[in-house]
Amino acid sequence: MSDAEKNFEVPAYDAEAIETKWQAAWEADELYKTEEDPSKPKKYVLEMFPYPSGDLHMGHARNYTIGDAMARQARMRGFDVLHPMGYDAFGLPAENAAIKHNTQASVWTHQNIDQATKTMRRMGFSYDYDRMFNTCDPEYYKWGQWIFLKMWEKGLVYRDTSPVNWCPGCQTVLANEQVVDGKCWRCGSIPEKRPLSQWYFKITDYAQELLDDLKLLEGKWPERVRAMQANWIGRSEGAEIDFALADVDGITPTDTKITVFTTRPDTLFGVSFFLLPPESPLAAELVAGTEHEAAFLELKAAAEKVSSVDRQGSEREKHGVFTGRYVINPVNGRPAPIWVADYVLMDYGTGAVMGVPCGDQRDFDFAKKYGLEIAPIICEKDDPLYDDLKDERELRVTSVDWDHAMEAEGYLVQSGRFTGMKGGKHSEAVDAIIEWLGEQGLGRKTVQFRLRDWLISRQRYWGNPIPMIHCDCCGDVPVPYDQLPVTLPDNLDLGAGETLAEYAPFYETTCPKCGKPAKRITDTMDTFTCSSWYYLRYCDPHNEELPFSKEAVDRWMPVDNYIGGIEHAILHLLYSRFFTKVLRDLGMIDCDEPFENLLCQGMVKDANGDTMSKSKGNVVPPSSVIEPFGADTMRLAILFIAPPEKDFNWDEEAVAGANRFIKRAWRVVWMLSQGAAAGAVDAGALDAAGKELWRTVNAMGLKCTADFDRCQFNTAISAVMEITNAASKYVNDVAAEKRDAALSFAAADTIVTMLAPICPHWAEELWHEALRQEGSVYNAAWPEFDEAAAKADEVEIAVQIKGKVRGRVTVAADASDEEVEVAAKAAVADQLAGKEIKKVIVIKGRLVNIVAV
RNA sequence: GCCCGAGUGGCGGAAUUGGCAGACGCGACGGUCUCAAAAACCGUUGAGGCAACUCGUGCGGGUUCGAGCCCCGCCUCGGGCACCA
Repeated sequence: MSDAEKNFEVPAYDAEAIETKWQAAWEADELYKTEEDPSKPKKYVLEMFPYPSGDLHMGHARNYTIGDAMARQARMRGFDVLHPMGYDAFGLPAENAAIKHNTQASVWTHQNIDQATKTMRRMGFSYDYDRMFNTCDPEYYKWGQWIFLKMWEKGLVYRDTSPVNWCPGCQTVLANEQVVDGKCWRCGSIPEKRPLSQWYFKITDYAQELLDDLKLLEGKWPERVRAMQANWIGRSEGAEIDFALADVDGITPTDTKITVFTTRPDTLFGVSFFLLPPESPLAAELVAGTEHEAAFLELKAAAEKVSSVDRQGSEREKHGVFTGRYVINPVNGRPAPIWVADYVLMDYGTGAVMGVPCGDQRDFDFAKKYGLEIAPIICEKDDPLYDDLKDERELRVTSVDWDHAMEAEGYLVQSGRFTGMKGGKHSEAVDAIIEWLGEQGLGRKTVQFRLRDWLISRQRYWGNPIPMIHCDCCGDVPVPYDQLPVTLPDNLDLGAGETLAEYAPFYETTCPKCGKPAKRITDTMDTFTCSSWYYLRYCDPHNEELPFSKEAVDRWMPVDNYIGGIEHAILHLLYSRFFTKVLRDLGMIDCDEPFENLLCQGMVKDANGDTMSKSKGNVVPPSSVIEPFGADTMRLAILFIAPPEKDFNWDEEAVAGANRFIKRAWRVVWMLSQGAAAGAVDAGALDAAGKELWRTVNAMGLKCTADFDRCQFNTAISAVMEITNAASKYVNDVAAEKRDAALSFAAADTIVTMLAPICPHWAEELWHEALRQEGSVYNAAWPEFDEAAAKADEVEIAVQIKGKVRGRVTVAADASDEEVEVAAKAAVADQLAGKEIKKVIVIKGRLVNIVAV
């Protein structure tokens, strides 16, 4: 160690002092206000905004740390960055807390928001706080109502009475997406089916586009999220086929034909029965007054009792009753008995199914149970059955003891003119039968989706009121635009159980059309409507004329990097895509998809790999790391432990390790700063130690930059660690007066600026105090690196014989393949003696493989 | 049942997409400093072997000069959808 160093004392790293100092300075300078500089390329970085149900937890900390590192680095790379934050503030937890504590939901919500915002500032996140809003602000939800009305005008909103999921825990209805594993997504209660008049958004109008545009997101969204959405939308191609009702003596059914949806029209000849769901009004008509009615009613009552959880799982036994009626198979004129079965869904397809036991496991099980015909109509050509049945004229049925339905692939038998054709999904037989049915006017090609319309009305107080009025004369009438917002009253006695529906000052009004007394709709909108467009409002948060201006969203949309949890893979991310397409069709935005790149961060679990929860008592609050180590250590640890999309288990040793590194790098930067001077590094003038450090700075600088580009913060950090290690060696090995001033500065500058997006306070302090720079490191340029300087003059390469490493040789980095080959052969000459060299493969800078026998 | 994703040291995880497996870190071990400990710093650390070497990326095959990476057949774990006709 040199004398200069002995005399130089590195200041202690006091995270607490540094962090509070810079947070205050940044706030005073409004450092993170969005630039709005159109001369720069834009980057919109967004983290899913939180629900303010308490203080932020580790999951939030991870989510926002990832986004903040991205946003800060983008700024340093020369982008005009939009990086906002806000709160998804409507919802049941606030209302429940208000009821429990006999207060107002807004009070509880704002308390939590204040606390969470404090924590955000304490973490040093670079949000433009001027753009912050809460969805429960009337200035925000007014525009949610405005969008609702636009959708109403477009015919995308309707009211319907049908059985819906009623959550007894939350005392409100739920959308299909909000019933997860048969349970309420929020409280875990098991929803009941209730027929209620409810409001819907017609998301099914966009089913095809929502599916198709997933292709635009290929490689940009995680594969599993795209797969989940495709799964949820659930497109099936098939045909509708009309079956005529037969044997209707004594009744006059509403319709004389019943249409089924099937994905397998090729199995039409194998229909041996016909199925209706228990809720089917037609089924009720068919059995009315007959000997079958009692059994039918019993089945219907039993089916209604089955909960959504029990409905899950294909293991459940199927139940059915015969109606005494028949339909005629359009393809061969055979009558098929109509049964009512509890495995048939009323709200999928046409609510009627053709029973083909030989091709469908469920139909097979049902046929076996009730002794119904099984007609083999599809098999492989090498099956003896094929020759046996291919010339049948009269359908041969069987009760042979098959133990399962036949494979769905194969060739058709006893299928009239279609016999011998290849059957199966998307097969020639499917096309041929659809064509034939079309010619006969008996069927047509069609597509079905699993996706249902989005039920958005909630019978709860703490939400955005649906801006509609019900008038006995005029029906449902929209609230005029100039009367928006319909303001949520803030003086309900929630503790006493008062609801909007009972609160006359809210619901009493007059009809905007006829002027007579009328009643406001007292349902509020699903909170997911609030979060479906908030990213657009951030582009123009103070607009009083519109939800947002076209100009603002054209500037910022789409969100370039969206970061959030996988739990929204279907819910929020599907709804937001839907809103974006609707608003596009309203001419308000130009983009088709809201989120260009999606990163779903993994969960933070406890040390044993269990999810953290209050009830388990294993929650590690962010403050438990910030207090002893500081926000920078916390941020570094979160990003270094694992790649962002992976789950990780909280590890105190790893946090201590991150803190050790931050202190080590602190010391190294200070040491380098002694005698350092900014300037161009003259690589030719460096000594061997200097050359090695310069090479590492450039090689690892390039790697770190590339790793930021692919959001691999763990390896980006490891690259900075390698520079720090190399710099540490340099300051240890080379006396201060012999060090290169420009190199010392460059190495220190690289460590500080590349760590700045991750440890902003640490970097800011070193930037000013050690490197003596003006202005914030946030505005510093991301360092540039030199490919040529990243390469060593000489490289050691492996010499393989038939793929096994047999020696090593050091060659000049720019040596030709021929030179390398000669050197390699010389290095393993003894082992090549007496062998014939068949081939030599030279991989530049890596290895030589000599194939010799 | 259908659809995704993942299996690499004691641990978290790397590997520029077919080119020296295990970067970086944690832990462990050894050393320096200290009366001692902590901290810090310097080493060692996939397994087996004294060694030269051998074996090693869930399992079994294959392609290739060369496979963690590509192909075929499995196994295990995680996740999503699900009586969806």
